[in-house]
Order: sequence, then structure tokens, then C-alpha cells
Amino acid sequence: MPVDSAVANPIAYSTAPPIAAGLLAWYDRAARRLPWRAPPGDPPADPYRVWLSEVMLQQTTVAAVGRYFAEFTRRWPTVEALAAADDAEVMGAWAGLGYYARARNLIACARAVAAAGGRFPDEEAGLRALPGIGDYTAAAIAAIAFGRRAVVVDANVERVVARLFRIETPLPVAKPAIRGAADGITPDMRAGDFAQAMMDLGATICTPKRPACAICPLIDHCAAFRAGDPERFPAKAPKAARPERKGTAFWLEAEGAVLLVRRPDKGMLGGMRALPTGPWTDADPGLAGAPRSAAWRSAGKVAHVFTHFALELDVVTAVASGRDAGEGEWWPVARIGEAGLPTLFAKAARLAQKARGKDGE
DNA sequence: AATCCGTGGAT
DNA sequence: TATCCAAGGAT
Repeated sequence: MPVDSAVANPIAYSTAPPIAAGLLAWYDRAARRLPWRAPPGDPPADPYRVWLSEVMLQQTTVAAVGRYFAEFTRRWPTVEALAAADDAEVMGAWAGLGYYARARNLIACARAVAAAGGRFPDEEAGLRALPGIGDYTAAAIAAIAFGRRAVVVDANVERVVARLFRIETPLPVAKPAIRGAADGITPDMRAGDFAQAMMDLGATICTPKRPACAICPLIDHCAAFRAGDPERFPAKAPKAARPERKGTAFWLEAEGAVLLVRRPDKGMLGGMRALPTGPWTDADPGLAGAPRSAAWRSAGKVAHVFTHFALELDVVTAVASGRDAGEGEWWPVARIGEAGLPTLFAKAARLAQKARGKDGE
């Protein structure tokens, strides 16, 4: 197939449309070197690493992904190794990275691929059918790991394209038009490099605020630059206000261990270890939902902002005389850092321990 | 189709 | 400090 030669030949853009040609020439000079990425013009990176990085990078910055990618590939170097891992180990390793449905889907996807022989599908449709792989990720893996021509549209591409063509329609209504425009500039050759070049451009030059148009390789093609208003694009629909909720987290200690629970798979922080909590509501729920009645004392409050609401969590502590089976999981306090708590509960745990330390000990 | 789902860095 | 926003997906 011409796919392989397209990937292997770094000069294959010479006959590409002008925008792609200019962008690929820039990419050959300026590509960011990233642990999961093959250098420009090189053969594609390992599909497992491409897939893992793409899932981690969903709505997540390159800087945040770095050490998680290193740790995951160290512990699970292949898709078969990841498929064989315990769920709790993987969820714990993901703790702090956010959007935990990604970790649950990551496990399911690894097992589906391993069960099918350990090779990822090399076309968009097959990839799209796997858990946690949507339109963007399917296109990205097909292009980056397999050299397929695919229209890869993430938030960077949306911004670059909206500016190039000065698309006035606000997101998300503009998505089909933006995808059509992206299709129109996607070359047949080096589709993976082109996709990564668009994302590098969006991340380093065509930034949301104060884009560095003076050094942009596409300056001669950009309608928004010509009009003098690139920062206006992409237009976006106004977003809803963020409500505030209140809740209580319970730190129950007995014999040097603290009671942890596993949250339900669906909903906030699904599938993660956590401190027991009551409801998260408009009004302060007090001690509703306490794992048992006890002399609860407040250690203070933790503020945490999620995507669609802000939470103020009152952290209360108590010491129990003994452990009851079936309440949850009694975790050694001294090793709480290894429990894989999401950030909200890691903050709450720090506060609880600080308060307990003051009490005496 | 609109809503739900985390976190931390940049501005 | 408050707001924005990032290599989106599932329902």
C-alpha cells in the first residue's frame, strides 16, 4: 500500500496542497519531541503507545500526561500486559489524571484488543468500535500509528481551521463546517504528521490567546490574520454558570487504618477509591451518610472545582474502637499515599491527618 | 442534543 | 482571584 511509503518519505509533501505543504515543512523543523511520538518522516510509533497517549491526552495537557505515560509503559509495556492487570492497579495508577471513565474504558479496550490477538485495528471504523475511542481518537490512531489518511479534529484543529477560514458560526454548531474545512486541507500523504503538525501549531503558535501570528507558517493562508482578529475565533456559545454544592467526607480511623470505599462505576469519580461521603447538595448535608454514628469532629473544609460544579467538602474525623467487616476497605493510614485517591479525596485525607496530628498522637 | 465527567497550568 | 481551557467520549 502507498500508506507505508507515505509515512517513510519525509519529502512527500512537495505535491500536497499549499497549506499542508507549508505546515509539513514547518513540522519537519519544529516538531515537538514527545515520548509517544515518532520524529517527522520516521516510521510510525507503536500503536499501543499511540493509543495510550491519545487516551491520556483527551482533554488533558501534555505536561500532565508525561509522568503517567512513563509509569504506565514501564508497568505495562504491551497491550497484553495491560489487559492482564488488575482493575484496581490500573485505576490507582490513573488517580489524579481525571476523567476516570477513561481508565475504565482503557482496561476494557486493552482486553478487547488482547482477546482479538493483540493487534489494534488499522482502520478508523475498527478503532471507533472500541471502548473509549471516539471520532477524534479513531482518526488520530489511524493516521499516526498506521499512516492512513484521516480527518483528525481536536480543539487545536478547530481553532486553527476556524481562524484559517474565519468561520463565524459559534461552536458547537460549527463542528460540521470545521470538519469539512479540515477535510479539504488534509493531504493524502503523511496524514499522521499533518495531524500532529496541526496540533503542535495550535499548542505553540495558534494559541487561544495572543497567537504568535508573526512566526506562523500559515500566515499567508489565514483569513483571520488578514482581517486582524484571529483571537475572536473560534466563536463559542456562552457557557452555563457553575453551581456550588456542599458535602461531608468521613475519615474514620481504627487501629492505624482508615475506612475507604470504592465509588460506583457510574457518576463522579466512578470506580475510584474514596472516603465515604454523604450526598452532594445545595444545602450542607451535615452528618447524613455517615458510615456509623460516632463523635465526629470537623477537620476543616476542602474546596474543589469540577467541570460543571464547585464542591465544598466538610472533612470530619472520628476514631472507632474496632473495624467492622463489610463497611469498606480498611487502609493503613501510613500508606494512604498509595491508595490511589482522586485529587479531591487526597486533599481531604491530608486535611484529616493534619487535624488528627494536632489532636495528640 | 445536551449533559455529565477532573485536573492543573496559563493568563 | 476568577476564568479559561486542554490530543473528547458516553449517554
